[in-house]
Parts: sequence; structure tokens; C-alpha cells
Amino acid sequence: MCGALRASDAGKKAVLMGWVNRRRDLGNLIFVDVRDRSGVTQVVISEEANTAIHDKAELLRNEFVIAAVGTVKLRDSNTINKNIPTGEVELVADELRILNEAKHPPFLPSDTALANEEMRLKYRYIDLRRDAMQFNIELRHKVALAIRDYLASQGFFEIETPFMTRSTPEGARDYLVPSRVQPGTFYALPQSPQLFKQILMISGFDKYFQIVRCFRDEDLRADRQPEFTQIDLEMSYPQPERVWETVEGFLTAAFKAAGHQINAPFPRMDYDEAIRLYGIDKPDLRLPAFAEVRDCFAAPDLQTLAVHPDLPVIAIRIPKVGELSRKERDEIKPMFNSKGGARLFEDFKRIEKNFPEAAKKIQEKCAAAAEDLIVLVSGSAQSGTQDHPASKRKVTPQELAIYASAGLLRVALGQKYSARHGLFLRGDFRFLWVTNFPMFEYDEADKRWVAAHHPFTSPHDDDMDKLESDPAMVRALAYDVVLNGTELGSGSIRIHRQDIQRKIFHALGMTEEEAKSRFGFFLEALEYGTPPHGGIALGLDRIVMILAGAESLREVIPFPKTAAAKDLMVDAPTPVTDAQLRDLGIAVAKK
RNA sequence: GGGGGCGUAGUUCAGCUGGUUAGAACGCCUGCCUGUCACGCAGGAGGCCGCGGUUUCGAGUCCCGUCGCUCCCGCCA
Repeated sequence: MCGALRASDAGKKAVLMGWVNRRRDLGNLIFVDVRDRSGVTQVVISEEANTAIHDKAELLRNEFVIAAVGTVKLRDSNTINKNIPTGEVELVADELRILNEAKHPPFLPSDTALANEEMRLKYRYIDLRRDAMQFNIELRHKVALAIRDYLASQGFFEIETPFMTRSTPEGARDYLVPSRVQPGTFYALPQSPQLFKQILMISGFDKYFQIVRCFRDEDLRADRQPEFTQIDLEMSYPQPERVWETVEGFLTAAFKAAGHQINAPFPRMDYDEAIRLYGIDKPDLRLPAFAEVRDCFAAPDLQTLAVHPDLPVIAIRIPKVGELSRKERDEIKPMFNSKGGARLFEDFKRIEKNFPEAAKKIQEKCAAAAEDLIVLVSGSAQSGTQDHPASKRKVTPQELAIYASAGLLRVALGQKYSARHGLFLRGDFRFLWVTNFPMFEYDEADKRWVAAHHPFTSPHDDDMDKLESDPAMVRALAYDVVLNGTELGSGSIRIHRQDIQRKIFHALGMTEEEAKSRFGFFLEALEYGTPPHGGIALGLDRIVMILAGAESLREVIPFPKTAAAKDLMVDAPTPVTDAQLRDLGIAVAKK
């Protein structure tokens, strides 16, 4: 391998096969860097030693595939290259074969400036030759392998489930696959193997896992691809803690495989607390939490500021930002996405000037240093009281809107000033379990309750009686595992009793008939002796992305899709022939 | 569905207030060069300024539309 030779190999015969990474032609002396996935080694060809090989070496161009046979030679001390692992040796070629020529690639794997996304995706095979991509794909392999090993060692079976399955209108949009044999009917690609893994529990495979592709036809983001890979697992008879231990175990193994030590168990936090402290259900613990500073103001101050006296006033603190110019301060306002009438005070200097006492108390409450940035988010005086169905919750919908607005701004500011506070430096992995999610969320558009996690999640034992009387107050036995502000995975203890499952469907506004037609097979399965069970699924791509220090999932997926869900290399999706459509009994509507 | 950014040589980019022949670096081609390693030196080729329209004496530059890439909001049980 091109990256394997070391000083101890000096004198040995060796064959190097790989790509021409770079050629340095000094006339009668030619150096060729040969590259494969393991690294790069310098091959030397001199006119003096072998004219025929030298002539051939003059023909070499970037990305030619070659084989070089020769002797490993220790380099003279003044020609050692300390920048590469093989820098102490070189291969003196006595045979050189061009295995394949290459057209001039649109960009070179050895280029220092990265080509744009379109180029990289269209010529993905060239992009993947780059060191960074080779590293990421290898990392992904090691992480997946460590997880498999760990779960197998804990008695889990990896069991496959169908890709061609049944469409369910709940949740994300399905990718559909038309049936030829049953014209007019469709399979759906799974959004997750949720029901299959639950049925595996009913089938007696009490510890299941799968590293499995899932499909969701929704709009993309940097951390969302239409097909992605989940580490999916399910177990029978678990307390949530058993699931958490299992996840902590395989994540510890995965991070170790990537060269990082992490500490388990992870801290835990109630959903309500996460919202109150961070304004989001996936808090990034690397940045300071909010401070509630309403009590720092005197009542008349709040009135002067047109701040709602009964809603939270939140101080966001970002450390070590330093003095902001007028221009920089003006950049903060557009970053604020106000929900439910939330208001932003981005100029803390003005608070200091007009309300010096309050400002002082706020700084104390935030434990703010002089260099820290503080902005305030509050409700506006106009925010009226609402008769929202969830208004009895610990965090009311009005409060939630303010917390959420502040939460998004906190993350945005943290990113904008990351170079200044330095808290996002690699290697700081702050895991967290978020628990006790509300069971239902109110869909304002449809005026109905929808499952916050999914409709097979078990309600909290203590809240069973509120399922019908007060759905807003029902907590779910659901949990998310969060890392540095990214939701890595989500799971729950499931419903194993058919009567409760029926109640949930009822609370979701589903009639008996609807439930039966959508999930009849599952309701029936529940009746044949279902053990209590629960599980979780984690995004493998996201884990590897964080470990790779990448900004986008595309960096850790060999063949990803664009933001418009296209594959630029194979040019998919495409129209199909009329004959294919006829076979399937499908007509495409003309626009 | 909505909002922001980008689109100029093979690639990455610069191109000011609209002005005459559109630049740089890397890559590519030719020649020279025996210790380079982002080799060096000399020379050269290479442009539908994404596409279509508009304003103007004149458009890479202004305006409208459109396409592509990207980030965010909505959406993602």
C-alpha cells in the first residue's frame, strides 16, 4: 500500500499501485507521488539509472493509474519530508507500468481549494479520492463496525426488515413504489422500520437491531437527506434506563473507534427544563443556558419597555464576544425569528444606560464577564392571553414561543461568534438525554392533537387517566439523545396493550375504522401476547458527521443528493418511458 | 411554499460608480532543469461572464424572468 512504507522497510523490494497524485519533473530526475487510500509515497525515476523507465515517466499525468516496482530506499537526511508519514523513504523504480490513462479531471484530488458542490457531486468518484473523503468514509465504516460489534456482544440480533412496505399517512411523506402485479397500488419505502421492529418483539426476538436505510420525502437540510441510515434497536421488557445504557454503550464504543473517549451515563433533563433553560428540545450544552431576568426589572421598567409583565424575560449570554461595532450589532436583529410576538433587545448598552440597576442585576444573574454578549428576549405587552388547549402546561404555548425564539437566536449567535468564544472546538462532546416529552402536540391548522413522537409511544403510567380528559397534560415515555445541539436519536417505550393503543388513536381523532384500515394488522398482532417493549433509533450519518467535524451530511455519505433531492452523478430522478408507465397503470399528469 | 447567498477560463476567485482589448492563482500544453516534495524557470493555449429578456450610445456590472448549487424558515409522527 502507498501509505505503508517506513524506514524499517529500507532495502526491500516493493510494488506500489495507485494514482499519480503529483509529478515533479526535474529533467533527468522525475519524482512521482503515488496515491491510494492509505496514503502517498514518492517514487524516484532517474534518466541515469534507467532511460526506458524515465521516458515512460515523462508520459505520466495526474490521475493516471500506475504500478511501480522497485527498491525501498532510505532518503538522505536532507531530503526527508516530515509532512508525510512515508517521508523517510522513497521507491527507486526499476519497472513502471501505466495501468490506465486518465482524462484531465475537472478538479484534482490533491487540489487545496475545494471545488463547488455541483462539481463534487457530478464527479463524485474524483471527489471521493480526496484524503478528507477517504478519511470520512473509513471513519463511517469503523463507527458502524464498532456499533455492530457492541450490540452483537450484548445479545442483539441484526435482523432485516422490508424496504417495500405499506404506506402510512401519519408522519413524513412516503416515497412510493408502484406495483406492476397489482396495478394502481403502491408500496412505500419505510420512514423507519417502526412497526416491523415492534412485531419482531411480538415474534420473540427480544433484542433486535439493524443499521438500516430509511426514506423520507421531505425538504432537505444540511443535516437531512431523503435517504439516511439509522441505528435502529428494540428490546423487550426494558425500563427506559436499559435502552439508555445500551445506547451509551454503543456510542462509547463508536467514539472510541474514532479515537475519542466519552463519559457515560449521559446527563438527563426534562423536556420542560430544556425549553426553559435553552428554548429547544435539543440543547447545545456547550453554550451557557438562559437566565430568567424578569425580576431584575422594576414593574414600571417593564411597562416603559412595553414588555409583558407575566411572560418570561430571557437573557442570552454568549461568552467572550467582546465589543460589537454598530454594524455588528445591527446584524443581530435579522437573526431573530420572532414567534408569538417575542421581542428582542439586542443593544444591552441601552439597557445599561436607561436601567442601570436592572442591567447590573442581569449581569450578576448571568454571571457575565465584561467581554460577554448579552441580549434579552421578552414577550411584548400586546401578547394577549390565549385559550390554547395546551395553556395549562408547565410551559404555556405563549411562553414556549418566547423560549423558542430565544433558543434559535442563542444557537445562531453561538455559531456566528464561535471563533471568539472557542467553545465549539473539536473534541468536546456534550451528550444529553431529554425525557418526559409531552405525548401530544396541537396542530393549529387541523385543530387536532397529533402524536409528538409517534402514535405507538406509551403514555407515562401516571398520566393514563388524562388520555381522554386532558390530553395536553399527558407525558410520553419518550426520550431523545442529543449531542452538541444535534438530535442524534429518538425513542420510546411502546404501547403493548391493544386497549391503550385504541385510546391513543381515539385521542388523535382517528375513528375505529380508520385505525383498523391503517394499522389493523398491528392492532391484531398486539392481541396475541405482546411483551412490554421499547427502543430507539439514532442517525448514523449525523454521528459520523459530528465525529468528522463536518458541516453537512454530504461529507459522510458517499453518494448524497442535492438540496433538491437530485443525484447529480447518475442524474436521478428521471422521467420513465410510456411503456414502463403503461405496465404500472400510471399516467403522469401534465402541468 | 417563503427568505438569504452564490453562478466570470478546466478549477478557485477578483472585476469599484455601466465605458473601449475581461484579469490572477492553480491546472493544462511546449521547452529547459539530477534531490524535488504546493519543485523551479521561460513561453503558450484557454471565456456563450449560467440562460432568456429589458434599460442604455454602451451591460460581466442596472432591472425582470428563469435554471443550477447552497443555507435557513415552513415541513421532517
